[in-house]
Amino acid sequence: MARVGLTPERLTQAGAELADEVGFDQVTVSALARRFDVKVASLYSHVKNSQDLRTRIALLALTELADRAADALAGRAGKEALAALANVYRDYAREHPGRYAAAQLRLDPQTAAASAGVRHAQMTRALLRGYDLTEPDQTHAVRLLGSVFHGYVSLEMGGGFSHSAPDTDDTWARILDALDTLLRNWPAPPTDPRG
Amino acid sequence: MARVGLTPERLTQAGAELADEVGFDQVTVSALARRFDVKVASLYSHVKNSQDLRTRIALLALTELADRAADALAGRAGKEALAALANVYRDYAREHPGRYAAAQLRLDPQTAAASAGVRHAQMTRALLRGYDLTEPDQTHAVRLLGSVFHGYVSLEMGGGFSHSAPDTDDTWARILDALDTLLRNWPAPPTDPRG
DNA sequence: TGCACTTGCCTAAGAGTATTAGGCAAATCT
DNA sequence: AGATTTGCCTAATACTCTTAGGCAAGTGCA
Repeated sequence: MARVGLTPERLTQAGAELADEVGFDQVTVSALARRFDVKVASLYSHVKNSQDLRTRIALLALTELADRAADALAGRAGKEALAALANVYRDYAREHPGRYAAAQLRLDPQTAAASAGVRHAQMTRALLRGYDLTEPDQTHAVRLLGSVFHGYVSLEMGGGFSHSAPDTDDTWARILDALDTLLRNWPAPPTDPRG
Repeated sequence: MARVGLTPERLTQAGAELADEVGFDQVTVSALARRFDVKVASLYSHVKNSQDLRTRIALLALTELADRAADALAGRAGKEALAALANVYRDYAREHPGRYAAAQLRLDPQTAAASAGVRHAQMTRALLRGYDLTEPDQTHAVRLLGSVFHGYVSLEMGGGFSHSAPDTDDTWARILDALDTLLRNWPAPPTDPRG
């Protein structure tokens, strides 16, 4: 009956490690209890339920990711900043696949609004200040960058690119070039919308 | 003890409907049995296990999606084809969120190779024939388009764009413009790779 | 230092899901 | 019709989630 010293923080941290090892959807209250060599019910004093645990892991991941992003953007601008931010996402997903998956968890609006998720959008906006975009184009660009970063990382991790020939690092570099070019020459709205 | 007429196909179909209603990760052998008013164990004559069921749903979704894509591309080229293909993904995800999530399921290499997933890549390549890209740039572009389509749809469905001002339809249209412009002016590789 | 109180982990118990083994009856074949 | 196959069933095991209530280890105060 020795006390192990469980806290919500330690559980969240261990849950994140577990996620990276076995996948976020394999993160279970039972598995976490095993990891602490403790009975399952004991966790319920620290975490409301399974959902709560997963949400905490997601928030941890979002915060870590935002911290890394802030770090990477510091002192950089233009294409350098673009590449730095992009690589933060890709590298984080590679180092911490479970956490990255957790960061994709759908949060309820209030939780999402209070999360580090908003910092991500702000940082992408900050990065775009190095390009010449005004609203609403800036928001469009924010969404495009988010889509490319998330989409690429997600497909690459899922093995979607594994069969084909060119190295994914090459593709990644070329995509960043392309985005840089695109942002420097952002096309004006067309006359005939959405053909 | 009346026979209900279960088959792998009917189970897969019903599983897909269930996924759209309650989410792909809520698709459970038990829930499916309830839907057919049948005992859980009965499903195991038709489906190997829960994993097998999910895989079948994923393959169904990939096929449906590829069929729609082929249909949309028929007789179109250039930007029109680009928009048509892009809208196939977005519309499918909206109409069938559970199926779309299923299509993201990680398949083992052999299953993936035999799936309709390869058709998707082929169709994106076909679309790119309307632009002036040679290998390996074509593959880079295939990956970029896949990333944008999947990333955007995924973030939009996850509510990632819900707070901000411009309509997501506007952003979508502008992103398609931007991609079209980009593909028509695909930048050459830079002298200094990956800064 | 001793005692009351709080807190942390425990046992117990109930519900849901996944999976296997073996049985009986309905459909199918000859 | 009788034999065979097939489809759904009951039964049983194991694992996960969750709540309720208990006891002992730690904490605070006299």
